[in-house]
Amino acid sequence: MNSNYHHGDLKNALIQAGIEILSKDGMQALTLRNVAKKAGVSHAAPYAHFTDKQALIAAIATEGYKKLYQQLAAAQNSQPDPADCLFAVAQAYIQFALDEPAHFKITFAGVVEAEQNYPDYVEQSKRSFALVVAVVIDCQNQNRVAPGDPELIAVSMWACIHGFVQLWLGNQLPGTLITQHAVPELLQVLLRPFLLN
Amino acid sequence: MNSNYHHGDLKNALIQAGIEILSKDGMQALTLRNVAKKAGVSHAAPYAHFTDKQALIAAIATEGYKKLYQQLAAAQNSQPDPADCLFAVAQAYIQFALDEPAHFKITFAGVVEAEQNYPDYVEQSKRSFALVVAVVIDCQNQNRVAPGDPELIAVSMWACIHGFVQLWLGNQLPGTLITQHAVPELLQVLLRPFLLN
DNA sequence: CGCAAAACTTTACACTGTAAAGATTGTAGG
DNA sequence: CCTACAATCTTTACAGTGTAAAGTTTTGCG
Repeated sequence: MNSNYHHGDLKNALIQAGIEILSKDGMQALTLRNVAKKAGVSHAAPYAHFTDKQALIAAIATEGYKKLYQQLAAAQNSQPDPADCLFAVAQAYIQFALDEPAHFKITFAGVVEAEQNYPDYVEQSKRSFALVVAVVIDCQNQNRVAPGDPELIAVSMWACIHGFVQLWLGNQLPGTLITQHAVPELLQVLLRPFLLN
Repeated sequence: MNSNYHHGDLKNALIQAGIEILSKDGMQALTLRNVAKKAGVSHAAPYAHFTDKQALIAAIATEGYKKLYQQLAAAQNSQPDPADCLFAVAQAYIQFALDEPAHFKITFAGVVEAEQNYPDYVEQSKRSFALVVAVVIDCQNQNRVAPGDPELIAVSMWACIHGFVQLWLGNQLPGTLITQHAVPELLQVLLRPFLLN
């Protein structure tokens, strides 16, 4: 009775181990052997559940998108007014990125050739985007956002927030910006161009 | 007389070799040994000019920022009207990212702890940002952009364009977007919220 | 119960970054 | 001029990485 075999739910254990490694020690520590060790299995065990490292990364990224969607959805439901809703969703997006920078980075940059090989990932991506589109449409219905293709507007907003976070995480923003302005204030600046009134 | 020694300008040759590898085979091919081989030296030779791989990457990223600045400056000088200028600069930014995606990615995501260790990189970063700020100020002087802290507005615009490119390169944009709209048209959508009239 | 498939371990290998020591060359001081 | 020295490059070596292959244990189905 060697309990080393048949872990039970190793696949999810590996994903979770990877997420913890990202959270604690960052991207450079996300190695297959590290993940396996953290899950308590031999270094080749992951290959029973993932064809290669990319597949594990894709699973971790998919999980990241799921978490992100939950945060966005919670923010969306927290505000009845569409414009407030937009701000809350944007703030949740930024918060996720700042709370788990490594996981966030891998969620958006870790998956290559997503379309062909990782449909689950693509699905989560579309779900989050659809949420933003819905918020934009709500805003348009209340005349808080100019009319026009809501998908195009949602992409613009997403790009604006995403780019801001990306520059922030990459230390590309002028140092004075972050120190002198709070996040909600920066959000005002970022989103004001898209709002009417 | 063994000419294997004292290459002449190996440091720049390595940087150039790295850039070519990025352009031809992408990020996963950017290995120290590959770079050394392409430059025609042994795999440990780079350590005479770079303390580690990160230092070489930082040099490549700095070079990327220099190229980007040149493209932006050329675009800036090509248009007398400030608003046209803004579009041209944004388009140059996108063009650089699409022409050399791997080099672009490494320019913005490859350097960690830039402030402390890579002052050249930080300098190039600030120079490009200053250019955008100047364009914004020009636009404000002609009432094409709303008044307000030009640095904040420039960051917003940069974030918008940068985020868009980042999402594009990461295949995060709805597939129909890219196929149905040309780049200049997308730029219109992205920048219109920042423009008056 | 038996046996095939699934899950895991062990072993092995090529490739990576990097350290250390040796070989070669340019160069400054006698 | 030549001789030490410093800079540059090569060779050798090693630990860590992803991954393939073969062996071992367990599960579940006929």
